[in-house]
Amino acid sequence: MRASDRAYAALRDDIIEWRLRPGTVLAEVEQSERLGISRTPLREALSRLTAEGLTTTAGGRGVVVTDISLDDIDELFELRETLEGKAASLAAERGDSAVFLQLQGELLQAPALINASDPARHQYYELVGRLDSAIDAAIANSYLAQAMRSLRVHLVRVRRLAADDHARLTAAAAEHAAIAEAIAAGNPRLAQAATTVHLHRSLSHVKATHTPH
Amino acid sequence: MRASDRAYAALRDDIIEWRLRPGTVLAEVEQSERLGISRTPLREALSRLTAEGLTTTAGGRGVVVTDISLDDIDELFELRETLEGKAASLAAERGDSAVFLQLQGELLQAPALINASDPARHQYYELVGRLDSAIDAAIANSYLAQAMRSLRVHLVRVRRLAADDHARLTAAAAEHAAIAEAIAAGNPRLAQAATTVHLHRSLSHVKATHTPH
DNA sequence: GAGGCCACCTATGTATACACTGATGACGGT
DNA sequence: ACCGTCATCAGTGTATACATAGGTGGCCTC
Repeated sequence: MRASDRAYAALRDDIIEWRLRPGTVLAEVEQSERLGISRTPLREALSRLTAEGLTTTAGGRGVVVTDISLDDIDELFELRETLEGKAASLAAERGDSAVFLQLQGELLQAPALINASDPARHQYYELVGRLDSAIDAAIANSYLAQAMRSLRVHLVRVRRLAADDHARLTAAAAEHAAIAEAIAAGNPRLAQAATTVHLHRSLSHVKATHTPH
Repeated sequence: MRASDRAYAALRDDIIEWRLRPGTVLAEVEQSERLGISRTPLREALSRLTAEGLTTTAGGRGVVVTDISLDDIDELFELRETLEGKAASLAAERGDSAVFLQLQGELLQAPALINASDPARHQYYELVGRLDSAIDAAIANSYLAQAMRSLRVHLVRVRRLAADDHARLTAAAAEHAAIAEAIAAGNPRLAQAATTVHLHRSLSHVKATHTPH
């Protein structure tokens, strides 16, 4: 693996997990020494982060980690509702029913995964990720898929702000199952509506449990 | 201005104007010599182009200019309809009526600009660009605005494929005026519908006059 | 004592040398 | 004659040295 890839992955993780707080300046020499690489691959990593919006160039004085305000979260979910609603609608039109029926079944059993002794809920998030991937594949639109991928980076970052407690995860699993069911049924409007409902509840939960840092 | 910025702008223009055809390999040494800079800033420019989707890394063998097929154009307009429809809707809710009334008036007089002896129709495209900017500002959503900006790069590239003849431009100006009117009237659903109509006609025109290269 | 100017210095922007990987071609063996 | 292997090489990936700009701190002047 290239050094620039490792630097990018490391910095991206540090920002998403809030180990690097908003406003932190990422000086090139400092970070390249910390990661054990030279400035050249680090600069490429910083370029990618800036293109994604996780950092911004502070006018010649290095790049700084961007902040996410409550307003940003509202904007983020506004775009998310637009994109994922359309995606769910298209998936219902173009997707393979069997795939989403299978996912629906697994999502209905997700509470068992959430109860399992896994603090990070890896299995649960992996399952939700598989639903996302299935939708990405079903829509057959690389531009839309790309737009959603670039959004998910920010969403994961926001998710780390909220307390993903047992109750919310169980409810979210049911909402995901409803989306999968609508797609499997080939009902675009229902799929879009189920997505809207899920995202609104998700947003409400984030804003309710948001802990100012 | 930085050398990497100049290289980015030059390459971006060359790709958008189809001077660099799809499939062209952009070797680092070759391009850096052509543009009179060293490899380091050129690499940054190539990274940006790849992030935008104008080029792709061909597995360690340099970056190549991406192609745009007819399927791509369909996907592009599918996403465009989603984003710009939402944007027009939000602009109708949040925008300043006076701004869009003014733009509507100018757009209704656009045929005069199109008739003017300006082969590139600079004034006309500048006016349409002002409408885009006004919508961007009105939606008050930086993430949505960013998503639309990244789309417009590809759209300009597609536009160069179509023959933007006098008749089509005149009709497009009227469609744009209708969008501005709906936004000024504060009617979100009408603004979205007008956008949908405009984009479908635009897509039909592109596909009808598309000249395989 | 306060404000402005100058110098130094730190950090980014650029160039270039070196390393390494992947491909291509030729040559030899079967 | 064809296939496999090895060597060469072209081109990217990385490191580092140099240029330059912007900022900060100190000093001088009013």
